[in-house]
This record gives sequence, structure tokens and C-alpha cells, in this order.
Amino acid sequence: MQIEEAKQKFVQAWGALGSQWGINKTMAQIHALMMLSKEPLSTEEIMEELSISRGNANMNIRELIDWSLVSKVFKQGERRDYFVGEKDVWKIAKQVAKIRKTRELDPILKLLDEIKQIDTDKKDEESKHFQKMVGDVHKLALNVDRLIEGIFKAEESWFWDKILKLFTK
Amino acid sequence: MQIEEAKQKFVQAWGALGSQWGINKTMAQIHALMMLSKEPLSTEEIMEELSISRGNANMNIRELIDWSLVSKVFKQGERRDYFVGEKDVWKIAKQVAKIRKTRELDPILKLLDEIKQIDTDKKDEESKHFQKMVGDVHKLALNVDRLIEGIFKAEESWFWDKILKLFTK
DNA sequence: TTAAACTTTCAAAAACCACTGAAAATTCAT
DNA sequence: ATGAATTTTCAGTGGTTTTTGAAAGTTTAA
Repeated sequence: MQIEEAKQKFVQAWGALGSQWGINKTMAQIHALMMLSKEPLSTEEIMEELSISRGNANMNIRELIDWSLVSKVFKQGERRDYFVGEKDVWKIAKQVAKIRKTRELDPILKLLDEIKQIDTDKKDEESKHFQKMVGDVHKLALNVDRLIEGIFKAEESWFWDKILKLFTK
Repeated sequence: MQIEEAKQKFVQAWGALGSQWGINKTMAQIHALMMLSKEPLSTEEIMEELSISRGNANMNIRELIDWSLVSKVFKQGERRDYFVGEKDVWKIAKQVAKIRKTRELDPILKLLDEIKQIDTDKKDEESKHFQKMVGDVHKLALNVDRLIEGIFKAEESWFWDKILKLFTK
């Protein structure tokens, strides 16, 4: 396998992974390209490499900027915009976790909290079971929330070191 | 808020959560209904509660059975099939993690391994950078893999206890 | 064996989502 | 100011996924 082929595979794989994780395929592919390129890339180059339209490239680059995974850079004497992607894989993972937590986990936690308030004095079987299930889900969601919060603050090597030891000890 | 309203909200929320996580909305909603019901449910009851067609109900119930989140039960003297959903939230989470790991993480790990073999002797900057990025992603993916494997074996309270202590100590 | 009860299948329709491409808006150099 | 270069927008198109509903298939009781 040659390097160009390997790059293609990486970009494809990143796109597939992205779409399984709620990230637009093209957005993930653009990000993959940028991870692999030390040099900033222009919209033209991205359109070219992925064979996509200008509109598509533009929209997804902006979305990546919104996610703070890509930033604009200005090239000396050049008029067009160039972009660089975040290359620290740990930072990328944390950033994705942060955004998805805000968009998905936080609202669920809020809702579960609300639902728990309801109907708390009912003593019939149905209500008790409902309370138990909501409570169980809420507990798990809270723990996941704390885990993610912990990850945000953690340094990568420390975190994996501790986790691995947890399971071997 | 009355209990019926609360149930509706829970089912809706579960559906939304599911679709953000690559699980069909209806499939997630059916599972939510089953978590909340102590009694087994029939296809008819599910169609009714969610206002969906028979075909849709049938397909998604079977998918849930494939995921081992729901099982068929036979009701004494009843002809039609009834179904019960897994209610242990930790087991549910582990089961979803297991299936998604097999479908998504494992193939990615395999591919990254393959890609790493390529082009290893090249000494130019581009190749070196490519090798580094692929290696970094691979390392993270391996660690996530080990974490998930650890979770499979862990008992819930033990796991969260250890994790929480990790971050507070 | 028959027929009613029930389940499964699947082609077509509907709903959903991403992409294109060209026009409008913006930026920059002269 | 003017126009060339570049970016942004968005209505329309096209592709994918989900859902429907009715027909085919299966099971059970009599």
C-alpha cells in the first residue's frame, strides 16, 4: 500500500466513524484531511481532494470551526482563506465529548430531574416502578456526566494510566 | 405533571437519545415502553401506544431481540407473542457498548493496524507526520477498547466507586 | 383440513438529510 | 469608485432511511 492509498483509507474511515457518531461524514473527512496535513489547506484544495462542491466544503468547514476543531489562518500575501485542523487526538476527543455532552446529555439530565419530581407520592406498583426506572437511568446519566467532567480536567497519560491500573490491579 | 405525561416524555427522550446514538428512534421508543412496563407487551399494544404500523413495530421488536435487549415470552393460554425489555440499566448500557464496539471500534482498530504497516520506512516529513497521526489515533482507540473491555467485566457499583475516587483523590 | 389469529415480508410512499451550483454578498487591490 | 477574487447562502435536487399497509406465510384450535 502506498501513502496516497493509506491516506485515502484513513479519510474514508474517519468519515465512516464520524457518521456513526452523529458527525456529518463530509465534516469528518475534511477534518481527517486536515489532521494529515501539516500545511494549512484552502477550500479549493479540500473540494479537489474530496470531490465535493464549494457549498458543501464551505458549510462543513464552518461547522468544524464552530466545533473548535479547525481554525482559519492567514497566509502571508495570499488572499484566500486557509484552515488548519487540531491535531492533538486527546484534545479532539475531549472537544467532541464536550459539545455532545452539552447538546445531548445535559438536556436529558434536566428532563430526568423534572420527571423525577412528578408523581412521587403515588404508592401503586406502576408508579413505584416508573420512579425506580427513571431513578436508575438518572443515576447512570449522572455518573457518566461525572466521568466526562473528570476527563475534561484530566491529562491524557495520567487518565489512561489510572484507568488501566483499575482493571489490572 | 401526571404519570401518563411523564411516561410520554420519557419515551420521547429515549427515542431522541437513541437516534443521536445511531439507534433507530422507534426502536429506542419501543425499548423505553418496555422498560416502563412490568408486564410483557404485545405488538398490538406497542402499535397503539406509539401510533405506528404493524410492520414497523414488528421490525423494530425483532431488531431489539437481535440486540438482546428484548425477549419473547409466552403467556399462558394466549396465542399472540408478548415481549419484555431488559430493565437493568447497567446491563443495557453494557450491551449497547458491546454491540457498537464490535460493529464500529473493532473494524477501525483493524484498519489502523493495517495502515500503520504501510510506508514505515519512509523518512520524509510527510510520511513521518502521517505515521505519527495514525499512531496517535491508534493509541487512543486501543485505550478506549481496553476501557470498554474493563467495563464489560466490572460490577456497576465497583466501577463508579473507583472512577469517582480517581477524580477526587 | 379448515379457517381464524397472528406474524412476517417487502414494494411503494413518505420523511429526512446532505449536496450542488449558481446567484448574492463581501473583501481587497488599484 | 470599480471590478476581480473569494466566500456565503440557499432553493432545488438527489440519495438514504424509515414507515406503511397489504399480501403472503405460519401457527393453532377445532
